[in-house]
Amino acid sequence: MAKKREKATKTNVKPAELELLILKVLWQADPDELPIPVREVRARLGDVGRELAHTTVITTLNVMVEKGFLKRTKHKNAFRFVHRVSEKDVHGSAINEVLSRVFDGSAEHLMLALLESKSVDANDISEIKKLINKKAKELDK
Amino acid sequence: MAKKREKATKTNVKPAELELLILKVLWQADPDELPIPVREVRARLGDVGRELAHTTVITTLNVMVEKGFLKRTKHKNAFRFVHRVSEKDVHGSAINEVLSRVFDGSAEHLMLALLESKSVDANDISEIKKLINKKAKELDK
DNA sequence: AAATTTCTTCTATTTGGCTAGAAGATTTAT
DNA sequence: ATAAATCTTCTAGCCAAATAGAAGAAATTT
Repeated sequence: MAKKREKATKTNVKPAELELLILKVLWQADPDELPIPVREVRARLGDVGRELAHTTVITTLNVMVEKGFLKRTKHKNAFRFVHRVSEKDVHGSAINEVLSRVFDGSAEHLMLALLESKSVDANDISEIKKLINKKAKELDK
Repeated sequence: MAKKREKATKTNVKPAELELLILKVLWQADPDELPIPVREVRARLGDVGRELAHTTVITTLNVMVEKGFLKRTKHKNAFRFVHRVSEKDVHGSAINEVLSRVFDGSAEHLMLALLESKSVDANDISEIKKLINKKAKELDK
C-alpha cells in the first residue's frame, strides 16, 4: 500500500504585495462553493482599502496564474480564479525568507525581535509559551 | 533630573536587498576604528557573493544616505560611510513588517510557521523555549 | 609636469510590480 | 435587433531597485 503523503508544502512562494492581498481574499472563499467572480474579488479588495480598476484586478490575477499561484476556470462567460498555494505555503515561505534574509538563519535572533515587538503583548507571550512547550514535548518523545 | 532614555529604536527601516547586505557589512566594522573605505565595502560584498562594479556600490551607498540609513564623512580625499540604523532597528522593522503584512498581526501564527520551518531544529526549539520562559518571567514580576 | 590611478557625480538601462485605458467580443436588456 | 452592460486581452506609463559606464576632479607616481 502506498504511503500516505502529506500535501507537499511549497517553499518559495513569494507573492508581491497586491498578490498577497488577493490570496487572502481567495483563501477566505468557501471551497465547496463556486469560485467567487472577479467583481467580488475587486469588491473585497475595496473593503480592505484597495480601490482598483477592474482591469487592474484582472491583470494581476492573470499574472498570478502565470506564476502558478492561481488557477483559472471558465464559468458561463467569465473566468474565475482559485488559489493554488495555501496560506501555510505562504506563511512558511515568508518566515524562511525573513529568517535567512534578515536574521541569517538564526531563529533565536528572530525570536528576540518578536518578543520585543511593541505589537506583542503579555497575552501573546503566554500563547507562544504554550506553543513552544507543546512543540518541545512532541520532539521529546 | 531628566529621565534616562533608551536610544530610540527606529521602526520602519526597510532596506532593499543590496542595502541590507551593505548594512551587514557596516555593522561588522569596529566603531572605534575609522570607517572602512568603499573599496573595502565592495570587497566584503564580493566575499558574500555579490561582485559589483565600484560605481554600483557608491551609487547604492549614496542612496542609503538619502534614505537616512547611513551617514557620510570625508577622509582625506574620499568619502566613507557609517550606519545610522542599528541591527536591532532592522530586525524590529522586519519582524513587524512580516507580522502585519503576512500574518495579520498574529504572533501565534508567526510562531507556528517558525516552529514548522525545516531550518529550525530541536536545538533551536530548546533555545527558543529558554527565551520565552525568561520573557514570561520578566513580565510576571 | 605628464601619466596613472582613484574617486565622485550623472546618466542610462533593465527588471518587476502596480496601475489602468482602449478596443474588441459576447451577453443581456429594451 | 439595437443598445447597454460585461469581460477579456493588449498596450502602456510610472516607480523603485540594481547595475554600471562616461566624464571630470583630485591625488599619486614616475
